[in-house]
Amino acid sequence: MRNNSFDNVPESIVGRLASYHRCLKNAASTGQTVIKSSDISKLCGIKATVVRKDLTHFGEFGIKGKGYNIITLSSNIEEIMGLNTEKKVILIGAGNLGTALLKYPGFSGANFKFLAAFDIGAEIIGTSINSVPILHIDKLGAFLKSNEVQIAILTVPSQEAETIASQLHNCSIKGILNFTSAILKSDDGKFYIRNIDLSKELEVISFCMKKCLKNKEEK
Amino acid sequence: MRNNSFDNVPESIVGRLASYHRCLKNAASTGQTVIKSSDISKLCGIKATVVRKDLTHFGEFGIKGKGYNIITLSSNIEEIMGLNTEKKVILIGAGNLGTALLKYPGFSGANFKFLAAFDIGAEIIGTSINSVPILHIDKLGAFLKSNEVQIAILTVPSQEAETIASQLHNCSIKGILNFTSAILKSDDGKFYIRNIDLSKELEVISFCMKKCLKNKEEK
DNA sequence: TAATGTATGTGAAAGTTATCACTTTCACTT
DNA sequence: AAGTGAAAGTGATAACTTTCACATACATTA
Repeated sequence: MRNNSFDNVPESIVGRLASYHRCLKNAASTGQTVIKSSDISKLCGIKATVVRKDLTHFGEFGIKGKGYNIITLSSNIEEIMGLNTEKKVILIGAGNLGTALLKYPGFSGANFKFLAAFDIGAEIIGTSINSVPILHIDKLGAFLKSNEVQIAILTVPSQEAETIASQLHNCSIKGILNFTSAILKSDDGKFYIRNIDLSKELEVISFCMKKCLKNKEEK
Repeated sequence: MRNNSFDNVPESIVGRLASYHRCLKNAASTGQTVIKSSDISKLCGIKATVVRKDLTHFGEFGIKGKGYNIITLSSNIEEIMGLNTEKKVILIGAGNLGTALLKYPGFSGANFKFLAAFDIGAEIIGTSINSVPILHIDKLGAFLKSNEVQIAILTVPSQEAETIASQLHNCSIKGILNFTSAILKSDDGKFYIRNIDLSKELEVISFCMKKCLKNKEEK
């Protein structure tokens, strides 16, 4: 019943898989060996039936009446998500957000290797953040030629996003994580682009708060 | 046909409304007065039929054969999302991510007013970032008593998220934007919590890249 | 003022995703 | 070794979202 192709996996499931993965890593670090879908549910804030449905989409990883072996499930998820091979990452724009991401504890645990960060600020070129060297943006092209980078993270000012993105063609980069508010489009479909708009979150919370309060009044 | 209650609005629509809003703000700043759904589509990367369907959920804002009046549509979206009244915001944890958010250009444009940021770092207490004063976390309780804060943004280390969140009860706060990898739950339903996990994004992109490449090979 | 082009709005259908009740299987107990 | 409890897996159903084809109405032009 195991599905080895993983075609047509909805993004909703993928996002949750990432949550399960972190949750399993945390559980593993406490010495726990088995975990129930109801435990994952509590830890991730996702219903247990959804957890099970998601996992059965890829295979049968559990032991009925007992739960899931944490190590086994974790490595299965890693395989599914492509986390079992190291991904080489660069970051472009070492401002506050960029620096925050370089220091983010979650990244190192998931087989992502930051090779370098790029910026234009003379005072930081040559230094390093969390052992990742900061290079001048002028060196980007040459760096991409001599290194097999798979992912680029964009944390430059929005108005520069397009220009920088155009420099990422014709190299080994397959994915772009765009934290600028510019919407980048993968015109030729050569890479996968993920746009993340942080300021959107505040607007969404504004609406949801309004809704929450209204619903409460009605009750 | 106008729906004034806005109950049961799917979150998918809310997220897109925020995108439309930014897009309209940008368009307005160029002096443009009318915009078509196909224009919004290009700018936001969302299909024109979806744009129209989303908007009709709340009313009829367009002029057939012409498009949408930017000012009118923008203020309608602001009303729908609760952006027409100023929201008072505090930020807890003025590290790199916190600083990045305080400096984020998108926030100020959407009627969010940062009153203060809180931290424990002696060297930054008393200073300010982007005109937002940094106070010691010890002052949080008193501050919340004397200020009508609606939203708290959490950018503290994950292990401290729970502790800090527990201090936000019994005050005017209605929404929490949680950037730590801890999953906070609104146990009593008193506020709306939005968990944002940045490291999840890298894992998701890892899977999607894998899928993209596979699909390409098949073609 | 009538005709025409254009873009919105609408309702049904298709496609996704989540839910629920139920079955299956394993491990543990006695 | 049989029985019991507990949790995974399953398939049908329901709920939600997106898509599509088409109807509608506005504005502009002749």
